[in-house]
Amino acid sequence: MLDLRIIREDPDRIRQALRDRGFTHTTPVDEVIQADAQRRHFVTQQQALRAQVKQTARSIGTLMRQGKRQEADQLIADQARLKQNGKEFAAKAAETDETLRALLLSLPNVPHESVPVGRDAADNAVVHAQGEMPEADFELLPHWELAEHLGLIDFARGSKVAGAGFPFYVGMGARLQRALIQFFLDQAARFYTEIQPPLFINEDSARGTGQLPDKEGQMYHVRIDNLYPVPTAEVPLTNYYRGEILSEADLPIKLCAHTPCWRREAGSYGAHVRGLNRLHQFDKVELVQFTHPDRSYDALETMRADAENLLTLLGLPWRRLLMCTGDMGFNQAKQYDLEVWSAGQQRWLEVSSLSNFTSYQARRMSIRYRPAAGGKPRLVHTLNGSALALPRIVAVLLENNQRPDRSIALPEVLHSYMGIPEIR
RNA sequence: GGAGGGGUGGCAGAGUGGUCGAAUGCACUGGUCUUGAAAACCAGCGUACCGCAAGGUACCGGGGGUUCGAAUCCCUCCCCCUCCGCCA
Repeated sequence: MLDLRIIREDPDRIRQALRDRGFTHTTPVDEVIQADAQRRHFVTQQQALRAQVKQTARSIGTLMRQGKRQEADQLIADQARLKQNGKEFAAKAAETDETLRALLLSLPNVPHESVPVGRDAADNAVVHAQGEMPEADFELLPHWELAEHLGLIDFARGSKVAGAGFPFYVGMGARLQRALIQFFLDQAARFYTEIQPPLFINEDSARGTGQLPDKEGQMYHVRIDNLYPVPTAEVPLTNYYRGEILSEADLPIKLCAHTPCWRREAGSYGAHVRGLNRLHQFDKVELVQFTHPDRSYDALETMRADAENLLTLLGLPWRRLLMCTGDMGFNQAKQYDLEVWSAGQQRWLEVSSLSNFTSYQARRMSIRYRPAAGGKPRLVHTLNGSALALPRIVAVLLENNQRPDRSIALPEVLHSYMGIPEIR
């Protein structure tokens, strides 16, 4: 959610942000301004009437105590009319308030000035690339063939038991999962507080981080208890402080967690979702930060470096994309994506997305801090990023490190976690 | 799942229909006193919204209702505690 005051005072800035993001019209801005004016008008009216009702009620109380029953009855008769008017204004105020809120939720975050203006993925800026793309004088197989050959992942039985996108990891495949989770968490826990969050979240939490209402179809839903299996640890971690006032001295607060992530991925299909490329359930280590508003962009850079360090340690060729205004997430003010080169598929795969939400999520969730110097609570800035999502890392580890005999050399950082230097 | 008891300001804890946004204590902040500190005393001390301001409105777990008037009565949902049942 955006700051109403900014919309009121600098609507052109919001209009420009909408255009940059590829919105065809900027009328929502005007609708917000109109609804806001209406709402304030109704609220003022309602409150004035309410004040009258209260005042009269007090008079009635006094008269009753003095035994002036008749005069009291006279006032009581008057109250009915006031109350009726009050109800009408209250209804109007509530209605415009709802309209306003819905409109506000329809406005995306304002991109940071460093974000390139662009239409779609083609306009994202590759700002850094690192590592060697493997070359081989033998045919490089895609991970699903390697995984099957080595008996690491059983897609078919996963389909039988749960459905497409729910693989079984078997033997060294399962162990590799465990090793990566452990490795990622060990690295993250050096700078972030390790958390084991609930794996189901309620409606309020889903609303807090913005999964509801617009991304509803992406989550699974347990109807009987109205709970959602987490689509990402971002949701429980960011909601950890929902509705709270933190103390400035505690900022930045840095949390990390490993969770499975469940996503319906409705509408996805085709060759690009083969194997591990897109799953309904996958593991991820997530980083979340709550920062002072002046330091969120610095925090984004360090968080980004934290994730990149993992890729470097794993010896994978990776690149960093600065997402353009048109391809960036709705809630984000600035977003980096990290991609790794898949030798078996000859394309880049996204393995991490790191974002600064500025006060956009914090406002909707009401996460604030009390300034050390005193004064009113102010909104924190929230950030999150994956470090990292497992499946595509597994895919690339297999593909990029395959040998002519189809055995897999494991990167050195994983040797102690795996207990072996290679999979064969 | 069944029965019962509870949810009040940072914490503790009064308040069961009428100036209650809410006593009191603790904590915290400022001041007086003091060489300094403690103690004592005095003052302050929630959040949001409306308003140029004065001021007003809302919030006593959430939502709804009764009433001229609700922290207080009713309904409903959530959470916590105790006992029983079940279970890892």
